[in-house]
Amino acid sequence: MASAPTPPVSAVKITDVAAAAGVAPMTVSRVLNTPERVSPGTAERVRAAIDALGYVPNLIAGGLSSRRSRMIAAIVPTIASPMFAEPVQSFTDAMGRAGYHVMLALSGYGEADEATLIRAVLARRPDGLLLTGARRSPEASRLLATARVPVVEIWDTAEQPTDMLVGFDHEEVGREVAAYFRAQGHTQFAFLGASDIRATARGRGFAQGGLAAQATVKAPGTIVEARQAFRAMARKLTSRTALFASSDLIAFGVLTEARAMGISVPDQLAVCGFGDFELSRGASPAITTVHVDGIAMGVLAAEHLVARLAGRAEGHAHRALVPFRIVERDTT
Amino acid sequence: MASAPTPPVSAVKITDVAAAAGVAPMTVSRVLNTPERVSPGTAERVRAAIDALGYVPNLIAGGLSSRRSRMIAAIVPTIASPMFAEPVQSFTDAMGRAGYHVMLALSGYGEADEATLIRAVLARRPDGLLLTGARRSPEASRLLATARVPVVEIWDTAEQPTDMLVGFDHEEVGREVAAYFRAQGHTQFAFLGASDIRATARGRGFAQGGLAAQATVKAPGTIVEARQAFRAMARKLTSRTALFASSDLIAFGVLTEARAMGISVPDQLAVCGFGDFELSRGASPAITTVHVDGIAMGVLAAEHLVARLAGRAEGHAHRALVPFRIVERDTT
DNA sequence: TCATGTAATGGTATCGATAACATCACTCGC
DNA sequence: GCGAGTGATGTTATCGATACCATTACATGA
Repeated sequence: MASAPTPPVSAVKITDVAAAAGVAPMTVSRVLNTPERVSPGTAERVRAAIDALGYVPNLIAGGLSSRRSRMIAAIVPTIASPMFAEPVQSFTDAMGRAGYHVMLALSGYGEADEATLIRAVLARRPDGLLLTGARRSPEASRLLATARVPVVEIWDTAEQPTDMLVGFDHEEVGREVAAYFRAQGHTQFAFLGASDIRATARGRGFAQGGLAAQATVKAPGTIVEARQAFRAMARKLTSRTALFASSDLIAFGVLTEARAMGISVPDQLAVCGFGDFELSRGASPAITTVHVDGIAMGVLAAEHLVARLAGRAEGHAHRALVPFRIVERDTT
Repeated sequence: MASAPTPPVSAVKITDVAAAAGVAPMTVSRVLNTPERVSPGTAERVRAAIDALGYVPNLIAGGLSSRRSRMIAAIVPTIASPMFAEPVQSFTDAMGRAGYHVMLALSGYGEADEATLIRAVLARRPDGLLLTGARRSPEASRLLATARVPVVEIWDTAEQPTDMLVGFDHEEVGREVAAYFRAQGHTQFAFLGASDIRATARGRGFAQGGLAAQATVKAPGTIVEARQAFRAMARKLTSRTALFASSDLIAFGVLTEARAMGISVPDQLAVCGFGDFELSRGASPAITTVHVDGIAMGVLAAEHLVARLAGRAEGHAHRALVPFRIVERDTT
């Protein structure tokens, strides 16, 4: 195709297209947003003009006018861990398919003020919000309430979510892992977890029958930190122990160090991780872990949000619990 | 198709604040954007009114008026790999500190049409763009040129980048790894890489002296895929081999399988990965790898963009090569 | 034949902010 | 003592789209 001298994107606006196609701007807008309300012939002409001029609609202007930004803001602690990268990725994909863009805001692990972050993203008037966790400060709750924006919270559960929720109970995960170990005949338990709120909750559930040892690493927790922490912890573990790690990365660190120390797995030390990262499947021995489908969580969160935004929220419950399960591999 | 209800997101607008503070809307705008041009007393009153009313400025309206969105769009293949998650994370952080939000668009590995994606994000009139790689289709280049938007390309290099570039030469990485192996006395080489364009380039550089074996896995490449591929490949490796993997994940898969097969590392098989993921440091044996500071790359990209956006582009070269280095650990 | 419904399209008034210019009150310096 | 300069604030006109309602041209049924 002969590249006609195309004016800068910013220069071509809807009125230019309208003039070129011999219609009113409103008709151009209809061709783009509600094509079924325009006669095929007119739509054809308008589309030809759009192509010829290289028109790229200005969603900022459209958003101001329609009061819908077609944008969702996602606030997660980090995407440097698969724990959050996967749901964010699948959420972004799924929202994209529904015509929404996702703006990413990273909160870190609690050091930043969440309310400030929420205020900042609300300034862009997102049509919806994805938040991590289910505990909001009063300030944050107030902001969200007055903004009247659909909210999905993921990765946790609460009796009274802010709005919609797609998550699960971390304490219950801990209890289930403990029950699993007990069923295997274990009596001495240990926990090695990151310092974040949900990892702590898993530890709490796990520890209900008592703990022979426990250690914490700074969230999100690295392999090297886990190795160091386990080395220190191992001295206290005199007999056969079942260890629950708050993430697969930490579990891998424990296993790596255990091998270096000559501790046999799973005979002397049984290990269960959390997250079912690719590493757990790929490592040898393959790591027993708690599978939580982060990808599904992202997709489900997107579905809830899209349903709400389309006005057909009735079919969906506000609170969806995603299942988790223990994937038994070689370390237990 | 229920028409979406358009509830006033936040009823409070700049005129309300202005009325409450007894000033003109423009003065409120100044308090928020150029506080140094407002007298302290007035600013105080305005801020009090903002707090009292819970005013959250509408950046959509502001953006339309000022023609600056204070938003950057980032297009990366995926964030499910640390390769891209780290730079995206650090870029988002750094841009956030400069007052910009980042919108994330995921392109996958080539199957989607990049130009379509670029057109979609340009509709939001981002003040800048972060793109992965340095090869653009003619269509994409045309779009970017007419949009006159600052662009930073990362993760690759090119003689003529679209605009700014922060990356390095992947072929050179391959050559350097080959040279490193040669210096260690290796003569038989193998490559196991993902199918993406940059991994392929690294393989090309590595293969210049010839390859005893090579295999490709679908990008981005998983541990399990790497194990399978290596198992198939290993039959061809009759003598001492130096293997370059296109990512640390793949290297880890190779090492895991090698251990299972009783191949001694680094005596029979030396392995070098790419990326210096946390896994390489944490695993045992620790994996020799090519370190590329993805976090620094994100920060640097943000600095270039911010400098350009602030109008002080002079101090920065358009094309920054980030250094890489081989981190020697236990597998070579 | 005419009232009425319906599909296609146009005209006008915003949406909520900011740019650009105007205004006003002072302070200097000579 | 007065014009020029300066800092603080106000006024007006957009920014580029869409909502809302009006209008037109037909088709339809009584």
